[in-house]
Amino acid sequence: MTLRLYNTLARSKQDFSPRDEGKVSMYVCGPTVYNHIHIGNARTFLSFDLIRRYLEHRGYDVRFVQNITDVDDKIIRAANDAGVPAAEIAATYSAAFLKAMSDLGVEPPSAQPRATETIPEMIGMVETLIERGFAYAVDGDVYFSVRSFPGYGKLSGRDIDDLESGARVEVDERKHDPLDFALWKSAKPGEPHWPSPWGEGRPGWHLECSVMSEMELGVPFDIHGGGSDLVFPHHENELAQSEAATGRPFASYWLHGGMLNINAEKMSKSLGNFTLLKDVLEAYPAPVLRLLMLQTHYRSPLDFSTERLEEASTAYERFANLVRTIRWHRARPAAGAGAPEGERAALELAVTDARTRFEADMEDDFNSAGALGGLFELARSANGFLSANDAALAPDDLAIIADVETTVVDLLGVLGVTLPADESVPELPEGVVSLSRDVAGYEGTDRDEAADAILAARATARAEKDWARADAIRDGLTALGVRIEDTAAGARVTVSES
RNA sequence: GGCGACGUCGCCAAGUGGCAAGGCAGAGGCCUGCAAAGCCUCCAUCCCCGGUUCGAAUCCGGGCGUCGCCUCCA
Repeated sequence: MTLRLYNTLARSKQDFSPRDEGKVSMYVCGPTVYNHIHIGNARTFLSFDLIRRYLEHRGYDVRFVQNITDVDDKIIRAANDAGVPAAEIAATYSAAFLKAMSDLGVEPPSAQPRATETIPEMIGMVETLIERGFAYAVDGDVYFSVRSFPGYGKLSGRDIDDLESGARVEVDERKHDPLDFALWKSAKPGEPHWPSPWGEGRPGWHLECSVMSEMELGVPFDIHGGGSDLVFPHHENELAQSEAATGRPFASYWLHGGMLNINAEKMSKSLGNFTLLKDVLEAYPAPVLRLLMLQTHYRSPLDFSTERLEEASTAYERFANLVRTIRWHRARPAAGAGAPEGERAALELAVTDARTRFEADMEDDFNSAGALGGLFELARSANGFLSANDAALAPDDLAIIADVETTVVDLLGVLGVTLPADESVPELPEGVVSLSRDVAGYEGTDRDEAADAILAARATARAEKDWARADAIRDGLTALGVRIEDTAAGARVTVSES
């Protein structure tokens, strides 16, 4: 199959063909660390984690680079507000960012360079741009001359003249053109600064991505990613700088993730309508948030709400319950007569279909929503098979449901959606021993034996239609965090995670 | 004002020329002593108007609406 992806530069889907056979080089713009990231930021990082994971699943050796912007106007402002050094703000929120990514289950980048560790290289690129006539220095600042680069506007589909007539560009008499942007900024008192040929100063924002991506990946590299709000001016400027400096194409495929909205409006720190990722993760497991995000295509806008988190939780339970049920059956002897041959064959086909559809959807610009749809269909097929045959399973049947389990776990894993660990043999809480003594007269200390005695006692009560006693036993277990479910093949015990 | 995207069931959302996936919610039924989990059935002709085509949610034109970018922003 051919992987097709939407390239902003081409404004269409294209077949993917990496620079080096079997290898993919990708760069994704990271955060500016002046605050905790919000879930809009998280969505973009999750989208590119999905892309990275799928490329790896597909067999590519992926080199994934993401920067951390640790010197910037916003950091300086946050530092001034808090009365602490800018470096302290950057250090605090860099650490918070790394933890948030880890909590989200995002795979760590192959390299994660920081702006403050790349100053000499950035100065080098500015010098090259001046030498080549694409940039000019004025009073300790250095600007990139957009008119000097013929391709300016090709990524965002803009025309320099149209942009200027838009008239929202700040006027600065020292610039040759209002759209010229800073490569190097002279330092004001109290700001972080580094020595340079133009005096003490700091790099402009766009510069670091150009320098780091080339350092880590070489040019042209394969995939450049970021949120769609970065297309202009950030990525347009990056592209212009890099191609002007190297004389070569910069990146082959530009991928942009859709915005996360709240009440149909973009979530952003400036609008103040943001929810921090860390706060969401305190209330909901990471896989639930990820499932919510992946049910929408990565390029589409996504409306976020607590209600949707609740819905995603329910949907997630479908998968969790399925693998729990399968594991429970697999942990028991399969001495039944077996499911009808036709049903077994149908389930086998459902597994194949789910795998085929997963690949086909993901090959088409990473359509995770479609891919998930296929997995839900497989879940229904498997549940149907089990509910029809759960008391009659034979070894052949176990083999097929095991296949369902690995398919679901593996493919959700490609999407980064993890399922609860195998608890087919749950670790029971200590309280079962004393409960067992109370309700079943158990006198030992083994938890599993105690639980068996409890279940036997409840089974007897149920056989005698002593519902009050049976329910009392169940309530006793519930109080210990042990859930009991009656199935045709016997009572099933699960232990809640918390 | 310029550039761009989108408008599919109550909500969310796939599908980009051949009789409209999936999730959540809802109705009815099955299983169960009850419960939990689950299964079955039901629930849309795709914003509006034209056009192209044997055939369009899918292509073209127009309209209406929403959103994004044009300034820092994932």
